[in-house]
Amino acid sequence: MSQAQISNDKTPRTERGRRTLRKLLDAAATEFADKGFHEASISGITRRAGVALGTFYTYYDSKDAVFRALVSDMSAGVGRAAREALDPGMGALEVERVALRAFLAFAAEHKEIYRIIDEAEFVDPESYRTHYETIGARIEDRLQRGGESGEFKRGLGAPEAWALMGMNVFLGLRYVIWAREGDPDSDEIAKRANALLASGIAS
Amino acid sequence: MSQAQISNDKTPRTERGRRTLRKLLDAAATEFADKGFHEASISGITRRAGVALGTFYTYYDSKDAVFRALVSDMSAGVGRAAREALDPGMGALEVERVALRAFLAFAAEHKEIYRIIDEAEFVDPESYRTHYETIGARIEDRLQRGGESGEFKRGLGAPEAWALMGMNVFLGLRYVIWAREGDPDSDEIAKRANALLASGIAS
DNA sequence: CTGAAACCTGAACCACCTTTCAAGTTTATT
DNA sequence: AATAAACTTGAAAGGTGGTTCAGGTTTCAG
Repeated sequence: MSQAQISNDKTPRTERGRRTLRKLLDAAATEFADKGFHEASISGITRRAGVALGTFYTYYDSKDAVFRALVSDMSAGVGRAAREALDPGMGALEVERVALRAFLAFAAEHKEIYRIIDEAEFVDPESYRTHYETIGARIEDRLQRGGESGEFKRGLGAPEAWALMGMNVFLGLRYVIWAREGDPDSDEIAKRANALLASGIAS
Repeated sequence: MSQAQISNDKTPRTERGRRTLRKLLDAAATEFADKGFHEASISGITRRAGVALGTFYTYYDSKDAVFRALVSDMSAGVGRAAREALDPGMGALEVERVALRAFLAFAAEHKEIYRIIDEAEFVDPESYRTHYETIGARIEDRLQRGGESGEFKRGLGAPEAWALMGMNVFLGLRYVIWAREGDPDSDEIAKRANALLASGIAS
């Protein structure tokens, strides 16, 4: 019996249950993306999912709980997207360019992430912080290894990693979420960011 | 008579009124910073301000309205802080270092800004966007001028400005809002960000 | 086939909070 | 001093939406 479950077990046991759970999570993603956490309603989620209001509570304990599940889902998605685009053969600088391009592509595909991750700052600060600290640590590792291989300067660390992460996030905000007619495409953005990263802006 | 007032005029006319308005705005800042927009309550604001519930509506039309007033107040504050730290005699790179240092100092002084500006993304998206676009445009101008003076590369534009802004925002988040024991201080952070900006990370 | 467990249903409960308002108090003006 | 305008008060109206629950339906192991 004693599985590694956290107390209240709401995991579905039948095929039907798993389908309903998935429908609810997908519905929650679009409902939260559409309306934001507070404007979103459980009845909105269940309506989108095509199930009755009460069914929601078969799978989640609360509105907060489903939101938390969603954040951890998307956070994992961002990480996966970047990782899958990378290739061991790439140079350290190239890795950064490709990672940014993959992130931008992922954001374009899932515009909800910004709204949902950002709103986690208020609804579930713990996950919000964990999300960025995890990504930051991953970038820091790459900078470290780039330094050891001689491609990057020595002594790069967390500050540079956070700077780089901020760059990437804001480029996604401006050129994906707030994209305008005539903007450079993701590939071009990734190239320019990479050039800045490579040699800075001083002449 | 026809002042540039937007219809419903709630501007106080007496000294007492101005004092109460200020108490309310200050109280709103701490209440929103403490609890976030939705958890915050008007009664919480008036309690902090030491006035009756109904008094709030003498000065603001709604909870949204006071929040909007607050965002535009803080947004202006960020801009002012950066501008005041600058000096016409500085070199273009130095300007960026000093602007970042001033921003970090301002954030340390007003830790509420992150929470409040970030929450504007959901409560008042218009102001949120305007806030970053205004700052972005200002940075872009500086890069432009740096290019003309020969201190920066030519052809820098909005993408570089947004990258730089993202860097700054995330460094503030990590090293001011989430500061930890043993972290480098603001001056050191500004220096390292400036080094990255100047010559990149490639060796 | 059958009974128990899993799952689904939606009306109703309930707590919370924004906003209104009529009546009272203070301040400015003549 | 008198009067109008500005300001303050706090009880209560009114709306909202998360959560519960008792009863019905579906699934599945034996």
